[in-house]
Amino acid sequence: MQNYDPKKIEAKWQKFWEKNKTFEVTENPKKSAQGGSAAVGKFYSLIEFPYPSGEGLHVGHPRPFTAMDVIARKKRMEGFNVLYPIGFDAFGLPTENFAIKTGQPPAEVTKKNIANFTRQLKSLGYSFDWSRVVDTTDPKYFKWTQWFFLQFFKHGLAYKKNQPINWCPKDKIGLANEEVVQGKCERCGTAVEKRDKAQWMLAITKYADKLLDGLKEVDYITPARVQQENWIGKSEGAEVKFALSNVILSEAKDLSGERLDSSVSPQNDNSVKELTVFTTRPDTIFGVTFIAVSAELAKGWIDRGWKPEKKIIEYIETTLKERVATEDQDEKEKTGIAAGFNATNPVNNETVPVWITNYVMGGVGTGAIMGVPAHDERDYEFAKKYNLPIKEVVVGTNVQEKAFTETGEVVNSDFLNGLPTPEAKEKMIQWLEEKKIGHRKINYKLRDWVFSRQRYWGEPIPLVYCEACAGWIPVPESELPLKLPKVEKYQPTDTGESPLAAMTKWVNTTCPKCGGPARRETDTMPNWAGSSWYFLRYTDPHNDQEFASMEKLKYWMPVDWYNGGMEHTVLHLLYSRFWNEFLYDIGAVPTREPYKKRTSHGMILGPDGEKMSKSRGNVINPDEMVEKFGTDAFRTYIMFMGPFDQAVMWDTNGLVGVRRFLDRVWNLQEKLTGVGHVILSGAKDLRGESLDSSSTSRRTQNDKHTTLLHQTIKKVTRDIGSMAFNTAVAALMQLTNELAKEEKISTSDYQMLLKLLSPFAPHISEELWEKYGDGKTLAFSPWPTYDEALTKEATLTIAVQVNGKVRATIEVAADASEEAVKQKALTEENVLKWIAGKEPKKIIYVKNKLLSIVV
RNA sequence: GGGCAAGUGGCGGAAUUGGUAUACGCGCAUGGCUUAGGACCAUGUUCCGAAAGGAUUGAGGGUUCGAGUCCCUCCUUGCCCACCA
Repeated sequence: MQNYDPKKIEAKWQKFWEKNKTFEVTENPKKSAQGGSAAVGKFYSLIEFPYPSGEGLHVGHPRPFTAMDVIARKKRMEGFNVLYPIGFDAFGLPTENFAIKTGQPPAEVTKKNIANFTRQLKSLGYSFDWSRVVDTTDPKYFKWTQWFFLQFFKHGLAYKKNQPINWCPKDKIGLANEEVVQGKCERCGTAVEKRDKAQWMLAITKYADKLLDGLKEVDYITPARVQQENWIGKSEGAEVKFALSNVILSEAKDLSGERLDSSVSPQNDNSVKELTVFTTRPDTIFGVTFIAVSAELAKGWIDRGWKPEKKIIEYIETTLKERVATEDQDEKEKTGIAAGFNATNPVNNETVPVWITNYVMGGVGTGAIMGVPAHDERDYEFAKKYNLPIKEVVVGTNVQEKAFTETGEVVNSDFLNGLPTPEAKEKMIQWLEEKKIGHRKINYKLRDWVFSRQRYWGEPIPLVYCEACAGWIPVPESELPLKLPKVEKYQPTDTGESPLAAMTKWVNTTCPKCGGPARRETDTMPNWAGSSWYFLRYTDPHNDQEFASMEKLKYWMPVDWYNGGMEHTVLHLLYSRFWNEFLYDIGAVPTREPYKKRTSHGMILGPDGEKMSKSRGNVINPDEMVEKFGTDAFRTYIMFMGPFDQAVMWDTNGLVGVRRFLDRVWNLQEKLTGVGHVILSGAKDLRGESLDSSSTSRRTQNDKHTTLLHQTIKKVTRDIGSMAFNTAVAALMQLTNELAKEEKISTSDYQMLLKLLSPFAPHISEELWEKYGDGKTLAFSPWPTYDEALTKEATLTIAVQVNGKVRATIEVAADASEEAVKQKALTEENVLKWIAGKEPKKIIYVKNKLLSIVV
C-alpha cells in the first residue's frame, strides 16, 4: 500500500470531473451526464458569488463554498438533480481603483482575476457546474441587467430625483444611505458630506409591504428575517395637521418638486398655515406640549421665504452640518431653538410652541413630530432641558420623573378618557379622519434606492436625454447591451461626473424617439445591480433571446437553499428579493420569492482572534494550506473548526489533526478483508454480506459494531442537514478510530465510511472507492440509510443517582423493566452505602437512562 | 440606547424534549517503534485531594428527585442598527 498522497489523488480526480463534466446538469436528468435514473427532484443550492479581487481567494471564501458543496454532494447521492453554480460579481470599486492606479483597463484586470479565482476554486474540488459560469461584467450578461432597468423605468419604478445625497469627497462618489457608516464612507472611512445631485432612484418603498409579507412564506434564519423586518421598519400611526398661529412665509416662490410638499399645505400664496406631523401614538395627542421640527424642514421654509431671527438661521445651519459629521452619536445632546411662533392642537385647541430641534430627522416621517414628553423618552429629555410642561395622559408611573412609554388607561383626554391605549389609538384615528384633520398612516424606515454612481466600472444606464422630447428616452431593447466605451482615464471628474461624461463621442447620440440630438446618461449602476438577478441567469446562462427561459426558470426556481454572509442579509437580500418580486409582478419569473431558505456562516478570524486583514498580517492563504495538507484535509478542517454560524479562529494545528484523520482512513485499507479486489455490484464480501452499494451493513444484531455504524449514518445525515458540520466530522473520526481498533474490517463497512466522508473529502473517497467500491462513480452512489432499530444499543449503562448524585452505573439489557433495574441498582454496594439503610422516599426511573433514588 | 447572538478544561469546541457535563480535535505527559524525527502506534489528561471523597458550565437567586439547558436579577463579549416620532 502506498502512502496517502493528496497532491496526486486530488489532481487526478479534479481532472476526471472536468473531463467527464461530472457536475454539469440539465433540466432533464436522464439526458444529464451523470444522472442515469430519474431524479427524486431538483435541488438548487446557491452561494453568494465572489467578487474577483486581485488578491485572490481569501480563506473566508471556502467556508460557505465548502458547506454548500457538502450539502450539494449529499443531495446528489440522495438522488436529487442538483444545481450548484458559480459566477463572478465583477463590477466594483477595487478593480476600478486598481485601473486608475495602473492604467490597465478594468475589463482586462477582471479577466485576469477571474482566471486566478477559477484556478483556485477548481483546486478546492467544488462540484460546481462550470458550464454555467456567469460574469456580471460580460456584455452578454449586463445586457439583461440593463433590460431589467428599462422594465423598472417603463413601470414607473425608476425615476430621477434631484436631492441631497451622501457624497464621499475622497472616492468622489454618491453613496446610498446604507453605504454610510456612522457618517463615514463605508469603503474608505472619509467623512461624508451632503451634496445635491440628480440621481436615478428605484422605488423599492413601493414594495415595502410585499417584501415584509413575503418573509412569512420563506424559511430564513431568525436574525436574517428580523434584520429585514427592522430595515423595512414598518410603523403604524397617523398623520395629523396642526394649524400654525401665524403665516410664516411671505414671498411667493416656486414650490415644485420638493420633498417638503407633504408637510406644507398647498397654498397658492405660499404661506405655511399648517404643519403635518407623524405619530405612532395618536392616543397621546392630548398630552402635546410642543411641536418639534427638523432642521431640514426649517431650512425648507427659509428657502421659500421665511425670515427668522439670525440665531435661528445659524442654529439650523450648524445642526445640518453636524448631522453628517457626528461620530459619537452616543453623547449627542438634544438641542433646539424656539421658532418664534405657535401651533394649535386640533383636538383641544391648545396653543403650543414650535421648536426647531436636532433630534427630529428630516428624512423620517414628515420631518415634524408632536412633543409628548410624558410618554416619549426623547420628548421628555428635551422638555426637561428647555422647561417645557409635561402633561400626563396615560396612567402609569410619575411622568414628572420619567416618561411612561407603556400602554395604560388614558386620562385628561376628553372623549378618550378611560380607554386602554390601543382602543384610544383607534378611536382617535377615526375621529381625526372624520374631522379631516388627520388620517391613518403607515410609515417605513425603508428609503428608495439610489441607483446611480458617477463611476466607470459599472453597467451604463441605457437612457438618453432628449431636449425635443423633453425627457428621458429608453435605448431600444434591440440596441442592448449598451457597452462601455474605452476611455483614457477611469477617474471620476472633479465635478463629480462619471468619466463617461468626458467621452463626447459616446455621449452625443440621437434620440430613439424623434431622431433629434440627445445625450446619453453617463452614470452607471451600483454594484448591487448585477447581483440582484444572477441566480435567475444560472438557470439558463447561455440564452441570448431572454434573460432565462420561463421553462427553465419554472424547473429550477426558487433557489432551495441560499447561504451567504450576515453582512448581506439586509441589502443584497432585500434588493434581490425586490427585483424578483417586481419581475414576478410583470410575469417574467414564476415565483414571488426567490429564495426558499436562507442560512448564514460565521467569519473565519485570524490565528490571533482578530478579523483577517493585510495590515494586521494575520491573513491565511488557502493555496498554501492546500499545498501543505491537501484539499481534502483543508475542506474537512474548515467544516470541523467550529459551529458553522459562529465566528471561528483559524488554527493550523487543527488542520494537522484533520490530516491525521484522513491518513487513518487511508491506512484502514490494510485491515480490509479482500484487499485488492474491485468489488462489483451484487458481489458479497467475506462474511457473505451483500456489497450492493445501496445497502448498508445488513447485519441485524444490535452488536456494538453495528450500532455504531447505524448511529454514525444517522448522525452524519442529520448533522449535514442542519449544518452541524463540526459534529458530523467528529462522528466520522470516532467511527474511524473504532474501526482502526478492529483487526479486520469488512469492505461494506469501509464503503459506508467512504460514502459518508465523500461530501467533505471527495478526492480521497473517490480514490479509495475506485479500489474498493462498485466500479461506479462515488459522487452519484446512493447515500447510506440506517435502521432506527439498529441505532439502539443492546445493553445500556444506567446511571443510578442517590439524592441527585451519581453513585453507580449498572449494565442492563435495552428496554429492561423498571422493576428489574431497581432490583439490580439496590444490590450495588455503593448505592446501598449512600442509602444507608434509610427508606427511599421516591424512586424516579427514566427509561434507558437513569434511576434517581431520593432518601 | 435598541435588537440579536453567546459566555463550558491549558485551547477550538460537544451535550434531541431538563436526565451520567467536558464527545471530537489541538496541546501536554508517559511508553512503544525508530539512526533520528516536528512521522506513526498505545495509554492518560476538568480542577482539588495520597485516598475516600469533594467541587465545577460568567456571578447570584429560584423552580425541580434532577438545571449547561427553564425562570428572575446582574456582569462580560461579539455582531447588526442607531434620536424612526
